[in-house]
Amino acid sequence: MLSKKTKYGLKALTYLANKKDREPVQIAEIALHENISQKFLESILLTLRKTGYLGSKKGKGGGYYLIKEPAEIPMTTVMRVLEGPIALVPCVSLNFYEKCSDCPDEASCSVHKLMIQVRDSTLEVFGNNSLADLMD
Amino acid sequence: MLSKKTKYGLKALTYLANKKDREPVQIAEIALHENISQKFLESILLTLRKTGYLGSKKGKGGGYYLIKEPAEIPMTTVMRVLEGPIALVPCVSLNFYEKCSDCPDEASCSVHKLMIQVRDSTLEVFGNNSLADLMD
DNA sequence: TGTTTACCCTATTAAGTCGATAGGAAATAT
DNA sequence: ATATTTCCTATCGACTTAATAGGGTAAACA
Repeated sequence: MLSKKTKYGLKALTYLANKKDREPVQIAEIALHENISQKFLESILLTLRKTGYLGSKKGKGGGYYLIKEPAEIPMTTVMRVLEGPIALVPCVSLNFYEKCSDCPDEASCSVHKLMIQVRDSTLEVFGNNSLADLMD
Repeated sequence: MLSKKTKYGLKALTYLANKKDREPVQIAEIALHENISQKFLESILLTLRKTGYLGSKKGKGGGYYLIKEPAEIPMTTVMRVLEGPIALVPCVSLNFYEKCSDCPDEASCSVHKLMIQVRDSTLEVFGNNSLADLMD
């Protein structure tokens, strides 16, 4: 299940991308327009900023704005930042690999093979979509 | 992230499928062989039995056994029974549809379109795999 | 018939996560 | 200076998950 954090983050990014100019947009405006708790959105935008997708400006007339072009923001990286691993099981994660505690041997694990297929098909979808594809 | 319940359930099903005959296998044997908490596995096998994949036999020499052929047990339905909805968002779920509380209009939701793609690609993987594909 | 074996069922718990909230600190514009 | 808006930390309640406990019930076998 997709977390609210990710969903809200995607909506906020899309909202910013749909703005014609790159003037700062206040958190309150985004929260109101997208039905998001303002404080919660605050923390989400903060992590997106730290990752380098968003710029921010404090004080009056401040807010958040896109730094990169929407087409240059692939869903793969956005999803990893907001949601974490794309793989359903840590032992098939490319960026967040961990050994499964209950598996003595990955190669002989029946679930392993299936989860690799799911991971790859999901990665293909995210790889084929950028923020530009979420715009109007 | 795949729940332990689902992972254990898949492993147990695979274990039973790999048995040459269809003699009952005790919970304790499966739990030991697959590194699963016995009591936890007990409840998982119970739900799989209620769904119609497994038969059980009580008393001495009892246990669980496959009812259907592995090739006739598609991952799609197994995953839905164990894990629940395949879609990442309820508003794109085919079998567990629910309206998203924060979305006034699905058609104009930017996340909606993306999640449909993910759902379809995942469904294709599960549709192409049956329990037989998880066997040795 | 009695006893063992193993499934069946309910309740509980410890730990973790998630979404949200609160309160203030720091920076910027007027 | 003062109002405005982002920035940061801390906390909370509700929910879920994985696991455990304890006993009940049915079937097989001697």
